[in-house]
Amino acid sequence: MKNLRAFSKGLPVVKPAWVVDSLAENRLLNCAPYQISQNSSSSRKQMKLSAFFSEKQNESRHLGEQNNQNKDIEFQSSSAQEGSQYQSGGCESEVSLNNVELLNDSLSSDELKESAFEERDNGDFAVEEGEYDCETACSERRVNDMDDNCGVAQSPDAKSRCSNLCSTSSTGSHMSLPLEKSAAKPSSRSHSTLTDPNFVENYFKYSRLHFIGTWRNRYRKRFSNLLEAKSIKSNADHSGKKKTIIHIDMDCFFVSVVIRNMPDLLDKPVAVCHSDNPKGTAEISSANYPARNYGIKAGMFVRDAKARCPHLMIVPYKFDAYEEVADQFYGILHKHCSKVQALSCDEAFLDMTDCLHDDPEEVTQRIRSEIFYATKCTASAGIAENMLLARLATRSAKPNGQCFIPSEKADDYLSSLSIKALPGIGHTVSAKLKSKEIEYCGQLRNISKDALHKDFGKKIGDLLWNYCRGIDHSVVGSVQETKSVGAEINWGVRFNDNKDAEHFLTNLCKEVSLRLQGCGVQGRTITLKVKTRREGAGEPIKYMGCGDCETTSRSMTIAGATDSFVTLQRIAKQLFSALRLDVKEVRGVGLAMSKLEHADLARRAPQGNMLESWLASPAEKLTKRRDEMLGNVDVTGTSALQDLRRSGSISIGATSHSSERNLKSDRSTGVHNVELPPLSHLDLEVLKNLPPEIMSEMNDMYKGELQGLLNTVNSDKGKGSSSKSLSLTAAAHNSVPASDAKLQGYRDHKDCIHLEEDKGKSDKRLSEVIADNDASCSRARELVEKTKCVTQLDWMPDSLSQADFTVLQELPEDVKADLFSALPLHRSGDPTCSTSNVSESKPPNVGGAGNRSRHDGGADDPKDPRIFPTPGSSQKWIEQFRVSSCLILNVIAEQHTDSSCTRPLSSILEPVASFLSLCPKSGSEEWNETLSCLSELLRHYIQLKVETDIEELYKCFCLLKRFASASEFFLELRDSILPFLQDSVSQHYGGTLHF
DNA sequence: ATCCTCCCCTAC
DNA sequence: TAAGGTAGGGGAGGAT
Repeated sequence: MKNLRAFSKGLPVVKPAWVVDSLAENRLLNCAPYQISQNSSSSRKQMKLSAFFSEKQNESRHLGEQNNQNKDIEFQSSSAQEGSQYQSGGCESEVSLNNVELLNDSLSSDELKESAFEERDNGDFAVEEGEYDCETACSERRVNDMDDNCGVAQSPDAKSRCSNLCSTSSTGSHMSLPLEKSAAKPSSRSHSTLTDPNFVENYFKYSRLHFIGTWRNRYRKRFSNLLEAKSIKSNADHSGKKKTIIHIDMDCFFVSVVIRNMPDLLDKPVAVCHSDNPKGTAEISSANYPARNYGIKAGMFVRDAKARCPHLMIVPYKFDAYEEVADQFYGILHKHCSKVQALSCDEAFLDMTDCLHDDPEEVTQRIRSEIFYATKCTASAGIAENMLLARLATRSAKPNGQCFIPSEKADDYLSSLSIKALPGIGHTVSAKLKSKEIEYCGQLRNISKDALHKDFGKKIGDLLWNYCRGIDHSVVGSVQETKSVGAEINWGVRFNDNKDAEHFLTNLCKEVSLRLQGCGVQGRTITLKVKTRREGAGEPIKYMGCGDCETTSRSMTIAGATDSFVTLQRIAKQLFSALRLDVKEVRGVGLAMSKLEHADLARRAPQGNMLESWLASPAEKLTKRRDEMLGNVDVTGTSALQDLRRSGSISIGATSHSSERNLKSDRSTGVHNVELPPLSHLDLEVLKNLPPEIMSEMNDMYKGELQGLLNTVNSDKGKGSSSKSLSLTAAAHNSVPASDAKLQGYRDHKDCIHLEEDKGKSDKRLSEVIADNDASCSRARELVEKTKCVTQLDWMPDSLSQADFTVLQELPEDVKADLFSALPLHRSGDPTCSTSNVSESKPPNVGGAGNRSRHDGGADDPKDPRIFPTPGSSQKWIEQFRVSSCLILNVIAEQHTDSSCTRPLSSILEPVASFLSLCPKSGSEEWNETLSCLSELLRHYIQLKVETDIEELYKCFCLLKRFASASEFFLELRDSILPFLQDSVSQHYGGTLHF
């Protein structure tokens, strides 16, 4: 309030609604009712300030329910402040430009903040009502929004129409709106896990770091064809030749983009931040150069920034706009160069060696002006012979400049350069060097390679040694495959009890599962990372921050790759328990998946002849793609192509098209480089069933050839469908409607299951299980049914005993879980399913001699229901362990999951070492149950192996011994079972084992 | 020697 | 109040 008054220079300070209302009525209203009260601490403060953007609330609240229009509205809203400026400057408004500027400068920050909420609240709507809620989908939703909005954005007329619409439709009702709003959406004010049940979901929508961190994925999908083409070339590339590398970087990207259409702000200090509270700890994300002159830097708290520059203008993030400008940016770069390596949304390397026809500096100049022309944002560039020097040159060039460093000048340039300026050298390494009195590259050159190796290790030592000499052999543009996918939150995380933690973990698992599916990958290693308050650390300075924390992590590697939410959740819980934390001290949680495999491969990898041969049918590849397409067609019912685009696994470069063409289509239609299958691979039956608008969309993609083909075939009907109907059949039964990915995190696996008809017979059959739990995705199913393909929904077996276990155990465990819950385990007398129902977790009965293996089932009284199967035979005990309430049993089960039946117990037990903390406590109920379960398992294992594989038993007991030293529980287990082992050994060999 | 887990560091 | 993420690289240290 002080600032406002100071800057009003005697003019009355009014609420922005005065301006808007005056505009709406086209006359100057009495400002008295709009005057801001002196008492700023009143609880009504927010209401008054937010009235500035009330026309947005008005619009979006009313239209928010109408899902389709929502995005447009959002866009209109976000351009409202630009619009109103244009209007006041350009139209015959009675408000002078000066006054508006004044308002903008001095008043708007809080309102802008409000505006950020409003826009995002709209976003919430879209997400809640939309069909996707995964992060990737969210990110893509942004992209889609942008695509959708492009038409508007590119048409100034339309834009000003929007602005006009916005302001004229706001008719004086703002005063009550903020209250309404807060009543309608109280969660928008929730900043912690304690107050917002949807915290995880909401968090990522507003996180700048999340935006930065996930941008590359979005870019990868969008430009995948160019990237692939390029990577082939770059592999062929060899060194030796002198290269020309350009490094190009937009200037203060986040802020420039937001104010790119507000020329009045160019010379004023502006920064991007979530909040304008001058006492707040919101972080400045990006500050323009006028602001930097006040010493304002990214990462600073807004209160410190305001302290340095009280009239600093704060503008909110505009993530959609960042995508849009980044697209324009990369469009231009790809036009000039085939070797582009994206570092981030605003920064890239170009290897111009092969595509250079002119003077590099001129080309650079041209690229920069094109960028400015297209985006109204400036970029700086560095030119050099390698990536390191080009990057350093850019630093010298900023802002809005370019710099060429010839190699002969590199030494001079570097010798006075701070070590910290080298890429890859952060504060830790530079501090370490500084402690040795080394601050500049020149000084670093005096250190021998060996010394650097000793202090920093081989790799970093080499890097330091090379970089301080300007040496860099890295190559532009190698696209590497994703190695891990994860999600983490270290802000707003507060738990009161285990339930809070579990809820949060669950949502995080959902998030990760959806991201995995979005990337089309599955993983085997799950890593949970938890930040806890460091001993003695107080409440963080930063509001809702994590403060000074300790980080701990636990990982578990399972046998079969998964992207299933259910699996993730179960394992995450185990990992969390294994960390043995006080949940009240938790300040941040992250979950990541690594050891990734392509989802397609992961599903097919298991052997199983039948499955494989079936999958390898000629139509199979096409089928797979078509699946995605079919499944997705109906999710939205709007555009098959949009959905096709969402599925990362099928984006392969459309190499036949020129790059420019692709870029164009990217921007205008949002088709993201999905490879078109050859015309001959298209399934006519399916095509014929497509809704006309999709048909026409596809026809366009095939440049009209599709319609021609259809016509030909229609005139040709009597001849039968040849290979095409074959592929349709395959397509049909492999296709499970992808349906609502949001609810059904594990849709991918419900494809097809092999089941053994009967134990006695060797003939196996295909059966198909269609997860028909989603009525909304009927269209693909309709297609399936219409085609009346041979294998349909029957042949579901009566019980699991009919299943071929070699196949069953290779299934993703969520499918298995479904089967187990859907089917009785066994028919009477079936030896392979002799334990009780999986849902009961009682300890097994003590039995006699165990099955030797599943193949000699008849030999050892297979009808004996008391037999506890060993790992070598049926996998029932695994299921039992999995559903057990004993954590350590869960862990053991996890290790066995999806593994082949030949995996020895020792290898299953081995990783348990990391989870000994999960062992039951002495005297607990769990203790006895777990003990009896494990001893039984071991007993049977001993019986099974003592004759054939004494070494394996030895291994197991070595492990037990190891565990026993760290766990009371295993000590007792070992002590109780060791005599049995030695007895058995002595019976067979006349001696005992020595450990 | 090689792999794995649990970190830390770095960049955007 | 405010949204401190994401992913790769690498080192230490232990197991095999």
